[in-house]
Amino acid sequence: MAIVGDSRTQLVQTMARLLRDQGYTATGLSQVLAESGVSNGSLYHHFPGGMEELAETALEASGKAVTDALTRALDGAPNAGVGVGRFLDMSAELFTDDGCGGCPVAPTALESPLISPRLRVAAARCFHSWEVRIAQRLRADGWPEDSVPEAASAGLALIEGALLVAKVSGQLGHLAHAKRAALVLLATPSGQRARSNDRER
Amino acid sequence: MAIVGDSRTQLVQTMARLLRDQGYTATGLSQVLAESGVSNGSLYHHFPGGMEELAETALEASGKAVTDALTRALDGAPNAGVGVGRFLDMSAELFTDDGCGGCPVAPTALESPLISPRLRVAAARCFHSWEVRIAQRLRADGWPEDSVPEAASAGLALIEGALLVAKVSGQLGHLAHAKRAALVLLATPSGQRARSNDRER
DNA sequence: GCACTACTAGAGAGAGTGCTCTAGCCTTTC
DNA sequence: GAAAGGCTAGAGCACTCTCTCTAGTAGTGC
Repeated sequence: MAIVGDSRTQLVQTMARLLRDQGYTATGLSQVLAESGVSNGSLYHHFPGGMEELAETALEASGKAVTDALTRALDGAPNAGVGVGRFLDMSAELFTDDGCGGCPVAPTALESPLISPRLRVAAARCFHSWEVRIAQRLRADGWPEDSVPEAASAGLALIEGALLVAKVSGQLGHLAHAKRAALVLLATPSGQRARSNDRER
Repeated sequence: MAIVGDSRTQLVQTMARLLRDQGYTATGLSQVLAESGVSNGSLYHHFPGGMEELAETALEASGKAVTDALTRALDGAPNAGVGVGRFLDMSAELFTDDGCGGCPVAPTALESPLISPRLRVAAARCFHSWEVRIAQRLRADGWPEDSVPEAASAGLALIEGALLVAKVSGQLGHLAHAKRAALVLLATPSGQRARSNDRER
């Protein structure tokens, strides 16, 4: 026996890439098998639940990879704003000219609500995990506790939105713009907090 | 002859809703026909290009509807930040419990790069149009010209990201959080501009 | 009445889908 | 050597997909 789960790993990695580039429904089983070099029978041996189970596993793997990357970016930065900015820089390097790259969860997440509640939950777990990482760093930066959830949520939205727009438009400048916005929103523990309180309501 | 394009309108509206809720590939032709009450033959009369042409038309219609809503929100607000916030409030009201709602373009946009360049371009046009609207308002607010593209891009990313995360997580609080962030990012013509310049390059 | 156009209805083709199932290989263990 | 089990290969099934094609209806102008 060579490496346990070798073809299984191939399946998960291939599926994760295809989910990122074209989503769940657009990814046919035959495409996964062809690009991973694994046979039909092997797939149903490792994933008795079929395509949906494979997709869920792939989402979890992608989610963990992003969590790790985000953690590294945040840990090495002077504050959460710079950390998120560096994460966006890292993400920019993974884009290709033909529109591949971006968030590995978003395409599947957006089609999941009516298609597969199971995948929707898996995607939501990913987003939550990333948000928690940002929130942890904000607390470490000294942000007041009641401002943390709001700022972390905005940081996550900024990341996801920038990756989405950059992917579709093909213009990576959107990532750089979001980076600057992250610096404004997440860099200072206090400051613009007070200013935002007296606007509209 | 009753109303010209009656069944055509039905097709476009049904397709637009399905694209918003589950994306392009997950939307079968049979589902569009069943839910719109239009026959197969009528579809190919109005849209000789088939499903892809119908989807493109639906995206354009949705894009225009969003542009109009965004314009109304911005026009009635004291500044761009409040306007974007009101747009998010309007968007929140259109969500349903089962995960329907959100950006009508994003799901299709994210699966389009490898599936249909035609739909990708249509989606990119939508995003660009919305970004232009925000930029126009920022200029009217007195923002310096060289700061406008960056701020408009960040505003668009914030909107798209918040709609995405809110849809998948089912928690509309993300929209309220993004609203507050929009106030910080887009409310003041100058101010935090200077502060963001001396952070990490 | 006739011709013409706009539109509709729906059967059916051809290709593709996810998945089941049987047969068999290869390694391990006794 | 033999048995056992993890894993693989691939044929085939039942179903769905988009799209083509023919037949037909309704309204209009002459």
